Amino acid sequence: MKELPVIQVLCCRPGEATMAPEAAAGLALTFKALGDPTRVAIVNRLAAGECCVCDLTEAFDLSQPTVSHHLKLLRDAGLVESERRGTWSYYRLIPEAIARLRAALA
Amino acid sequence: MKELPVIQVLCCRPGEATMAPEAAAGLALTFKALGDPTRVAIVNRLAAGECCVCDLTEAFDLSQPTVSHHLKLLRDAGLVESERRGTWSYYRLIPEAIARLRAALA
DNA sequence: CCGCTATATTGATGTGCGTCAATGAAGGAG
DNA sequence: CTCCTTCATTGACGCACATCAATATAGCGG
Repeated sequence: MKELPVIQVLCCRPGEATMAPEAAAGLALTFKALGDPTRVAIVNRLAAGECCVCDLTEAFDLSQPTVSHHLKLLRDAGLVESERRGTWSYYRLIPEAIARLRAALA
Repeated sequence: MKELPVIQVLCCRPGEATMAPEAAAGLALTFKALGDPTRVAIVNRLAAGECCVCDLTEAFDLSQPTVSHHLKLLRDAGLVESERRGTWSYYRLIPEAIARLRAALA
């Protein structure tokens, strides 16, 4: 690493268009929220329309606290939002968040 | 959940266009690989062109084994590929993998 | 007010992950 | 062959996470 032939130095482009560390950290947080099969399935389910917690609990064969936990993570990541209607809490996808992710992969 | 008014049942679309569990698991693996700030930064760096490990080690202020570990995870996730040229190992992005991810977010 | 249901939170537990130091494997220079 | 450099692997450590049981909170119906 100390002394490299010129051709090696050139191929590595040390200071070219690097993303800001905070941007990388923020992106990583969103990706991490999607880094679990259950949460991917939840997002996929919500992509078909809003849904209440009880149906997700029934659909994924997980305990209700576990589903609530995943939904909280997705909400903290800004991927979903929730609204209380009577006894039920309805969760729905935030399309802009998905669009932002897709844009980051361009 | 046992007895719901009809309007609540309808809004939840229980069996509509759900993704296969294996597909969700596979997607989650890829997202998980991107769920770390260092790996996002590495991918961003590789997006500017292939790079050898020593430059990444220098760029991210991490130990060489740690960088190698992250690169292995990215390779296992199918996001990058490596090629040995002499003493150096060069890593580069697999554009199709990124495209696949972006397609999953459509 | 009193139950009943849906959801959220807490605590506990086992597993996985990010990191580094130490070591190993592979290739170039002499 | 011998040293040096690059990279990969192993082992260990601390922390984070996925999960559940138990409990708390909130809203509805009587």
